[in-house]
Amino acid sequence: MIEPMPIAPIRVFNTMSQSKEEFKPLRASQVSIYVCGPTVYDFIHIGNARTFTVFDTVVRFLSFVGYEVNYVRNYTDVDDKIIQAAMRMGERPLALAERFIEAFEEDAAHLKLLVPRVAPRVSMHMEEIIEMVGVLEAKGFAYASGGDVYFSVSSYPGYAELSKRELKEMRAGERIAVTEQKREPLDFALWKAAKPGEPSWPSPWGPGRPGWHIECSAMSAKYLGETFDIHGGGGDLIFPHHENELAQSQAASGKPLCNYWMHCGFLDLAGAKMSKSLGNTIGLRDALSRVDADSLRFFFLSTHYRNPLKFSDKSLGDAQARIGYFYESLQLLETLALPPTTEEPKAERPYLEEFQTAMCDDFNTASALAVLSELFNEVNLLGRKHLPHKANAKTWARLSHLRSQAKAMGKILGLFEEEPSVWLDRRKQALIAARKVDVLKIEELVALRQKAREAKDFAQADVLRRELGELGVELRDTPKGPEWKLV
RNA sequence: GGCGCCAUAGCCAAGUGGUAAGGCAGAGGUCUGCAAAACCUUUAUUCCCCGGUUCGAAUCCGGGUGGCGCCUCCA
Repeated sequence: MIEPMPIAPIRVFNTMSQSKEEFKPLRASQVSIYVCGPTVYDFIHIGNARTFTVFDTVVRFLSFVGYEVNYVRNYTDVDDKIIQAAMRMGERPLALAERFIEAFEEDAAHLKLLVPRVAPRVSMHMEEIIEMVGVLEAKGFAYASGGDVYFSVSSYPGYAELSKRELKEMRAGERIAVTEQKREPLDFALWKAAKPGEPSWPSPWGPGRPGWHIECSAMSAKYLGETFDIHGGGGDLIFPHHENELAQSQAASGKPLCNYWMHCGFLDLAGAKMSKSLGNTIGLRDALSRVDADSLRFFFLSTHYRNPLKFSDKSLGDAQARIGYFYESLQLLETLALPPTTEEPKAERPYLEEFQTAMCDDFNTASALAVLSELFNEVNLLGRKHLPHKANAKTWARLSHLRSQAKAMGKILGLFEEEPSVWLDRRKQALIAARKVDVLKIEELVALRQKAREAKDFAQADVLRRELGELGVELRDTPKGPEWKLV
């Protein structure tokens, strides 16, 4: 296999070092990446969706430059919240989890998220989890206590190196649960003794279930090895989840867990982080009923992944308008029926290179999107100005080249998978349905106006257009006749 | 109380030492019967404030001010 040759060294901001580092995978042509997936007790919200879209784009880019990407994203299907939700619903916890896994996979498909190579579930890895807890106990990093097993934080010297906390400054007892079973407040559960009515699995410590963090340690080790390249997740997982995962894994294996920690910024709503506990969430399904996947992805990628992103209807609308412009431009390229060309225009702006350069700099999608905009500007400039007969061979070649570059960028961003006409028509139909407009009436008025125009009765034509305007209809006269759309 | 992030035009948003990308909105123009779309031009002598380092700072350092996050489940 040929080694990947990105246009520039890929630089990744590593949470551990708090700085951008040159990305050097463990193996020359392969990247291993583990992303913490959803806890499946509910539908996901768009904050979750942002994180998954960001890492999806990272995987797409690494694949694009030639890496074989070993992408693992788990499902947490054994968890306190799942048990609580199941009790409320009068459902078996694992059945409830199964339902939400299915819902997630539907949503992920709608959002055009790549399917990870492995999407492991906690419930199917009890053996590995129990084994790892056993290793930690044997090595003296963990202790059993009343059917529970705890990780002893003081036994692990590097604790809090990821989240950069002063252990003594953490307010033990105030915000960290102190229980009878724990030796020290910061110790956390690796294994929890079964309570009546809860799902449990047999173990050397009695029936119980895993603590939250151990699953990721066990499953990443199984599918990616003791050390892998990138570990990703939302920024709220840094503490305690990733800190604990790191301590467990490294204590168990004696090796580094991963070389790069990547964390996605939050999606804010009305000045506050969107979270289930605050109750200020917007569901992914809700968002996807308002705009299509391309628009939502564009919105997510419009700022750098580490920055907070403010949600607003306006931003979402802006994103959709922009995607609409891109698809109209792509449609223009389709209608030009560009002949195949072997001519490679020289000394023209190399958008794809610039795009890749931006992506190489810690996946700077905001900057990359600017390049995409500039590419489409040239598409419209050439495509419309020279349309159609004035175009010479050089222009055709350039347009053809631009189209392939646009498609390549779209592939990296997860955009433009659809035929432009399909996307544009679907948006039109969606607006028609949402506005409950009478299509027949509109088309009748459009036809009447066209007749008036042909009869040079422009006053009447303008009256009709105003009438249409009041219905939210915008007209566009084209060589092929009038077209209309809702605005 | 501890740790960390952020502050760029009316709005969104790139930019970590070399003289302010991109988008939206606005203004003018080309095109058009008039429009729309598209394209062109234009819109921050300046990057929250005050000091400092430097030939040179939005970018580095110190001090303020303001916003947010994590420390409890959270992507």
